[in-house]
Amino acid sequence: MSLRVELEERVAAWAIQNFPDLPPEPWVRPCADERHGHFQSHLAMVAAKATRQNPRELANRLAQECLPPEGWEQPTVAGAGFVNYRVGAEAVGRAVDALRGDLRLGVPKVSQPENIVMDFSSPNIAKAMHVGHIRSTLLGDSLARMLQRLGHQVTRVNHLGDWGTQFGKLLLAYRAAGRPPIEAERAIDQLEEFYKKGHQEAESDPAKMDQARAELAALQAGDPERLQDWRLFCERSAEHFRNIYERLGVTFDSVRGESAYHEDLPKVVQDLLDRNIAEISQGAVVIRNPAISEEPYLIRKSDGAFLYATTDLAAIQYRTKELKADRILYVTDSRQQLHFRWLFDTAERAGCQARLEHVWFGTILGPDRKPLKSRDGTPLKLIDLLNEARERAATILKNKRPDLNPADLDSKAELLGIASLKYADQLPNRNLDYVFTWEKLLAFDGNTAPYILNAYVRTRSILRKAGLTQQPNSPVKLSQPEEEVLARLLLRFGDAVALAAMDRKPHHLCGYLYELAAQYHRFFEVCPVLQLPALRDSRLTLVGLTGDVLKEGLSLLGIPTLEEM
RNA sequence: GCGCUGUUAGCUCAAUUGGAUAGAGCAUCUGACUUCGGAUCAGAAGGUUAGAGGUUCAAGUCCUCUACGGCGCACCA
Repeated sequence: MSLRVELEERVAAWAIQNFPDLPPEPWVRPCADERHGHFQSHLAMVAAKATRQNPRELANRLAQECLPPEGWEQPTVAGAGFVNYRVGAEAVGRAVDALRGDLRLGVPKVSQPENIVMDFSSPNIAKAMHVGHIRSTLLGDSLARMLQRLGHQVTRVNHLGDWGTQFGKLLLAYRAAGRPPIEAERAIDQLEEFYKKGHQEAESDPAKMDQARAELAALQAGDPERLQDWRLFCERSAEHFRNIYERLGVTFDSVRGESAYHEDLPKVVQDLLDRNIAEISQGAVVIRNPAISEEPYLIRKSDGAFLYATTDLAAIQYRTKELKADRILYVTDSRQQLHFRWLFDTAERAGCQARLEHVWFGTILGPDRKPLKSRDGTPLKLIDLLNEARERAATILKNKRPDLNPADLDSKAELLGIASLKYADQLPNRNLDYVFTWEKLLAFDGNTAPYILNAYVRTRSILRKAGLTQQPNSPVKLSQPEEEVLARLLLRFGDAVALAAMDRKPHHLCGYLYELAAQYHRFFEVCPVLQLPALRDSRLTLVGLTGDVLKEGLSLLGIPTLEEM
């Protein structure tokens, strides 16, 4: 249990006893400025306002009546009515001793675990994954890891775009070319070329457009030859996705494309019509809700075709009924906010019990603050991004480690490059628009993955030098201020993970890990570990724990560690 | 036009959700190794939190207005 929670329980109990009407909130927080103390409570000021009492008097009462745990200093009152708390070194040492026996490293377990379906990544068949997919993929993966760690049952779903109108145009060009074999090596490039050709033809020639529509209709009606082609496209695309997910270390429990819901769509629409939730307007089926927008929400086109919205409604039914979802999280960019408002509103009106949440993130922009394109005007391919990350890491590695053999260099470059990319992507608050630059995404200095990995490597190096065969596990004595700060930071890990998961914002965890790594480097400068026999076991234990927390924290961000750099 | 969202140091971002003197990195400048990995550390400089008003013991955070961005608004996904 974190020091904060330990104190929180006491203060909260005092609050309930004396001010039962106050809405619950965290009454204990870390001090922004440690000169005031380690933790502070603003309870007295809130209670004073609610009951029209003097805040300083209430603060004095709180300080005197509500005693902190053993080993803490007597709380003091300051400012308008803050109560400040300070933990003694021995109490911190005891808490760290408890932490080293805790396999969860202080990460709490939720009291009510839920079945959570995470819908993220969702690339389109027959198209290369591009930068636009990276945030959804990484954010979804990290959140899934954190929620799982907190005790939830998480089902990771990749909702592939495998059934849209693009297949009419693709089939048109592919069949016109005589259905050539799709080579595994350059499958995606080939498919993109066919799509481009079909698209250009259909846009410039109405007759071709009609043909494309007919191709799609034939596919959706189940024509064997076209189904065979479509399956080939899916298979080849899946290989491309698999390659990228493998390099990113991202996995899914269910890969279920839009096509899987094809047969459910008429029922979904009919059901909404029968229950007067949907209505027919200008030949299309729509849903209205002036509270959301003047324009209605379209679930069936006037030509009878279904839409993205219809598929999503069917997917909600599948996920609540078959996957038993208590909660569904959608990780997509901000442009889809309106769509999800409509989707959630419609699902709720139709009786959906699961909690529905849109975890949105800002759009990726180029340096000119316009949506990012590569030089030829197409979106920047994810595969090129990953390769560039590896190349940049390799260049730096060759410089720093000329002794490495080529195989080691390759594997380290791959790990460091992708780690940098992942960390940089998750460092900013997800709600912000994202200005893409190579320099930022693949930086190796400052608040970056290599900085944190270097701290981890330094912990491993010391343990190796100590000749330990197993994790050090001795009582911790804190003799230097740098040790004490480090120890208190270790005890905050659980709070950091819980905050990031509850807020659906991994950047909170990035901030914590950076702070921890920085503090470890400071500790490293002034606290010799192996040289002082009296402190050796205690410090080795602290070093080991720091390594454990760094490793666990990085792994929750989807970043693997390495033993030496 | 309506709606969503944003504006914090030269640049890129934090700020535990209303708490005390707004913090980091990059870039700039100055220092520290015969040492457990220098991919490190210590320090300097850099701010009217877009602007104005309001609520509050307390506002970067909440409310109102203004300015300037980004995005979305019926047959794409």
